[in-house]
Amino acid sequence: MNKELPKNFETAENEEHWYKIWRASGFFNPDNLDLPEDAPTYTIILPPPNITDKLHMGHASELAIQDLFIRYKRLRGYRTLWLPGTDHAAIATQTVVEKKIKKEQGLSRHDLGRVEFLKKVWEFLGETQSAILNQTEKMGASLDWSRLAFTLDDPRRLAVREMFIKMHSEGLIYRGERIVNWCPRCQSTLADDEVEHETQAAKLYTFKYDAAFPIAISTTRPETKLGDTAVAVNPKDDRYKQYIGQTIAANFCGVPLKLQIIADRNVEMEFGTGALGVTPAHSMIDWQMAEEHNLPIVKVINEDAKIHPGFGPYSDLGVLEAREAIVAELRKNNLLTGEEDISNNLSVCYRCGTAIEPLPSMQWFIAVDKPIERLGNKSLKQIALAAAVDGEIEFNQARFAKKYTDWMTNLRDWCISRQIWFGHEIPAWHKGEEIYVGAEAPAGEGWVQDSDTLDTWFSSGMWTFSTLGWPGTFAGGRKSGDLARFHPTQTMAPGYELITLWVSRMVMMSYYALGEKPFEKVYLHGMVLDKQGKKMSKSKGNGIDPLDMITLYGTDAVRLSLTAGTTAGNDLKFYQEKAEDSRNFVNKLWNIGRFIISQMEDETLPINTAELTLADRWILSKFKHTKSLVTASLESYEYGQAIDILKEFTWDQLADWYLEASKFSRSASTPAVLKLILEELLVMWHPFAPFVTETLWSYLGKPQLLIVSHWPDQNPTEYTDTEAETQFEQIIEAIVAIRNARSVNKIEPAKKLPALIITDSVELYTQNSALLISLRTGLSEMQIISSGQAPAEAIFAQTPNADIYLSVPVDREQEKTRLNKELTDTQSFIERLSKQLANDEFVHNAPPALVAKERARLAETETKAQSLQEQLKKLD
RNA sequence: GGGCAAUUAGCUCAGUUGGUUAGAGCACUUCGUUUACACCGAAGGGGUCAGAGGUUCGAGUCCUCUAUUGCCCACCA
Repeated sequence: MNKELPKNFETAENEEHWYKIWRASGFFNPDNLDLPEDAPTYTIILPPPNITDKLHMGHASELAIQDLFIRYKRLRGYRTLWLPGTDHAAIATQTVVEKKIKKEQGLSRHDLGRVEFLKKVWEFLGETQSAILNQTEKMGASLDWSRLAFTLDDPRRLAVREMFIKMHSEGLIYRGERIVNWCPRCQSTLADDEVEHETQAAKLYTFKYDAAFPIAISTTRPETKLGDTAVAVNPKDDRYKQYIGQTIAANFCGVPLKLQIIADRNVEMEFGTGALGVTPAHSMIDWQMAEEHNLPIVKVINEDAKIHPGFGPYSDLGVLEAREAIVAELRKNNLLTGEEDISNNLSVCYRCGTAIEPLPSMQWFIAVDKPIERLGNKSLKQIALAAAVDGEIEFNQARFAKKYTDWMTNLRDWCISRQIWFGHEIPAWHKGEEIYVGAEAPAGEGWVQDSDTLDTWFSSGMWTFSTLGWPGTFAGGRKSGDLARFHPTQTMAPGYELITLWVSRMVMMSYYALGEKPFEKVYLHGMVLDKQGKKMSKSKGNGIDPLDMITLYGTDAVRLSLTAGTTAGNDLKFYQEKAEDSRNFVNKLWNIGRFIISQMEDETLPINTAELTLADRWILSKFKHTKSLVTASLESYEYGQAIDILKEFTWDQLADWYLEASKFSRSASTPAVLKLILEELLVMWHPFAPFVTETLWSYLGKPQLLIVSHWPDQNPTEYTDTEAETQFEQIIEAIVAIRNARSVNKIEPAKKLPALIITDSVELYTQNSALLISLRTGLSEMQIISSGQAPAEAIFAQTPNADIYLSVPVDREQEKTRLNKELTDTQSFIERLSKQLANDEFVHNAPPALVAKERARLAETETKAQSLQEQLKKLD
């Protein structure tokens, strides 16, 4: 066969070519896989990327990991479904589009109005979504595109409505006024975990409300004190005990206050004056105190972070202006007794960085502690907690399970309404004070749909089953269609930062809707960082575009650089050199394939075990071992290790030794061995480097595509051949020893007669090794002459026609130094070993096999030391 | 403040339940283009496993403390 393959693997054209063929084959869709009815399923629902931006390296790593799981399972005969989708990411998307129209047209969303604004959002979506899908394809992801979903498309709208109505009818969704994290810029509430904390310099003011007030308080926010309805002190605090229970009127900067003095254990006596002004409407903790003590609630700050009307000169001022004005007033009246610089944690919006205002507001909530009759009177929290504690759902790292349970234990009712325009509409209608919850507006005039939208995690929480046809596939409590076949899914593989935000919600939602877990295993992966270990981000400009890397090094290389040498759940530093290394490896694999293919004959004879060479036997034995290790690693999700093992076999054993040996030492079966190993090796590399493997596979004359080929089973011609391993490895050692000790000098290349190897080390080895060495060096005959003692002239005289001499090192001193060092090391090792073996406790306590091994080793090492000493003597 | 990680060669990281003289890749030094591959091959230098204690016959591995770094949670009015 004459196959002209290019020296380097051509990435771009092969990637495009094969991805097209794969898609056309239909094999990404489990319905098209040729499998027995009862084939096990393996399902991953892709964590849907936000459509706010193109994919970054983190997404690329996520795709590489999931695709390798999927491809591996497909090769193992599973009915594999990897379901793609994108996430509307309500707040994030709205913010991006708002910024965009502000920049391009100078307009705010209010200028455009809700309808026009949403039109703009959908336009924007169209663009980014197609960019994302294109990138995903470029990564070689074998996703079933026929099932593509979006968190805000019609099927998902239906699912979300259904869920909301169901939860509401069971009393899990309720409306209530709560202090929420309000972002005055986004005009929306934020979930607790959407709030970030920034350290900032602040001033702690200490003052009295008025001259007559007996207690001084400390605060960083004097403007909120307009709404104080109590002063809290520690019940143990002797300074204030006498006042507890009293209600004292005060005139605070012209605003009349009625302040109840209450005792609360949470007040720290050491902080400030040990007394806390309670502002129920604008502090989470104060709100809780107000509930406990039945305090009145006075709202001071409005949704625009301005003071409400009715507070005299401070009305309509922004919070900062009001603060200055009040501080000035206190100072004027000599009420301000302290002003201290402290560093304070400021809550800011995770999207826009604006300072959060805690405000009371009417919101929709999901009750997480309410027992659900239908589910054995357990609450969502209890069910979700039990799933992790009982091991129903497995986490790839114990620390992630802990994080999940910790968070779940402390979970409070989940606020699911958001005051933004882009998102799932709430299926609730208002008419005056009346509220109706249902899919359509009730009959009659004047019903207006709730203007809020739902927290994006509400719809994301349903992702594992809303993508599989729920609620349509779940009639009368029974699953049908895709839902029956693919739910619960097997693996969910998001980044670990999504444990609380997303994983937790999926667990609650799935148990609630279906009474079953959403997935069996949570495989959380780390973040992709830059070389300095910093998060990649647009603003820092340290981000790397996966497409750029793919253009430079190819998809296979990018995938390998994101998966090789990584450990489950740990962060990964990515930089260009890594992709370069992987590219080099892909090219090595390409050339191994190219070499074997170039030697393939039209008809390869089957392997005849009786005629195998030593090298054949060695590589087959090694290969068997490699296969079982790789399979075991993948079964335990340790793909980084699987890659390391495969790489070592491919490069260090197959390429460096077996292929070299096969050039000069072959049997009639050697071509078959080469072919067998290449075939199976390509299958094993396929999950990690799909393109180069499929390309090479196409030259093997196989009827089917590699992606639906079969993971190599134990092959009858393979066996563990320890004898071959030992012998061949001795030869390797001998060759290395010679390389080590001698330099090769070329003399008169025209003459072709017996050559000469002068070596001490080779003496130790069998005739086999001499043969192999002679073949390897291209010499037809070889003599082994003991020791390097013979003067060069004598050797030349003995073999005047040799074309190559392997000569002893010229520098005797250097050689002596080397030998001396080795001898010292060996002797100190002997000392250690004998000391240990002289220790009775070791001999008694250590495993007998280990003791025996150590004894043998000691003997071996002593022999080695002797030989080293002899060699040194000769050099003197 | 609480929690979780990490700390191993110049760099990036492996090191499975404690048990051979702690490994790999890159980088570096030297040598080499014989027809798979220079995106290659050969050889070499380089580590008191962050530090201090402890458990053990034996510790990179287990325990305690300390230091540095990162992340998460809570948040002081």
